[in-house]
Amino acid sequence: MDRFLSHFTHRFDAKGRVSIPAPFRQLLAKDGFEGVYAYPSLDQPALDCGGLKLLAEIDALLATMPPWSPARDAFATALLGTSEILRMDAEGRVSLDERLKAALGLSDVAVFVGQGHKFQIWEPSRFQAHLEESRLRVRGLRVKRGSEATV
Amino acid sequence: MDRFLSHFTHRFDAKGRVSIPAPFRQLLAKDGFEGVYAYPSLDQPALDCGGLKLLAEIDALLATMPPWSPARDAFATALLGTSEILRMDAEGRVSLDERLKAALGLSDVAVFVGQGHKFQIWEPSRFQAHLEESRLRVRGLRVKRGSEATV
DNA sequence: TGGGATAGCATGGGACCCCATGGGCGTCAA
DNA sequence: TTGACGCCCATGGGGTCCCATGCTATCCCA
Repeated sequence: MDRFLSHFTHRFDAKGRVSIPAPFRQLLAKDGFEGVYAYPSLDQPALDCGGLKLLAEIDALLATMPPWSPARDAFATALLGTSEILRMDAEGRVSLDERLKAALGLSDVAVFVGQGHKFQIWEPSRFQAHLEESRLRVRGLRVKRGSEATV
Repeated sequence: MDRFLSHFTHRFDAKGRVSIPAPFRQLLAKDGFEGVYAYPSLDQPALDCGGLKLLAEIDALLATMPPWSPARDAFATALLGTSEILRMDAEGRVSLDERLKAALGLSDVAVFVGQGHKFQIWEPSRFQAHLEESRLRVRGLRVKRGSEATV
């Protein structure tokens, strides 16, 4: 398996550490760097995470935009400028900044959500709300696509 | 046989495991991964299940959408984020989360329903109700098509 | 045609391992 | 000195693997 799938709920310990889900760690290990590349999600109160592969995808995306264009600058700022490198310990845990936790509304539990090429970290109740909204949107889009509604 | 057909009723054991019906297992084995890809059905209290082929269909759908677009995020969240990777043991059983069982209304028995490219897992009485409704809908559609006698 | 052998399959249960989580200790910087 | 952070070891529970049992349907042979 080569993408981030499924979802996991993990708890922060007294030191502010959380375990990255083991399946996700295995994926991250594949592109060989001992950490997590993360930046605040573009339009959600969540943290987008991934490995070197995600970073490469961002590069590819930026490459499709004209240099020095406002769009490219905006994407570069949002996806690269605000990013953080989270270091993992031997047990596969990372610790989040107090500032970052506050921004995401995190307290003692976090949800890890697979999204294929990346995964997200959410505060549980916020994610629940986001999930409802996403399902509604998907239902709507699926109807529009008509007969192609295989899924 | 290359499709999920027919339906089966199996029992959960004390550890929360159920046997995937043997005909379904044979199909899953064809695309060669020892597990089941599953996610909550979008508009039914059921679990949609399949193998790598089902996952590939979802990937293909996602690939048609621009990266970092709200639509793609919604699909990824609803179809990948809510998914579960159910590993099968040597006897072809999977175990369902207690939370997942609750969401589906499952207690000690589950119905496996073939749907061609995928199959579903239902709580028996809920499935019965769904079946009645489907029958009615089909009758209605058939009348509309004007081909009463043939079907 | 009928009865016994047999294989496939659903189900039960024990043992073990992975993994999430907790906590101690040293190091470095404020 | 103190608090934050990185590194190490400990532990307990859930999940996975492995072996066992009973049922049923099919096949084979008399």
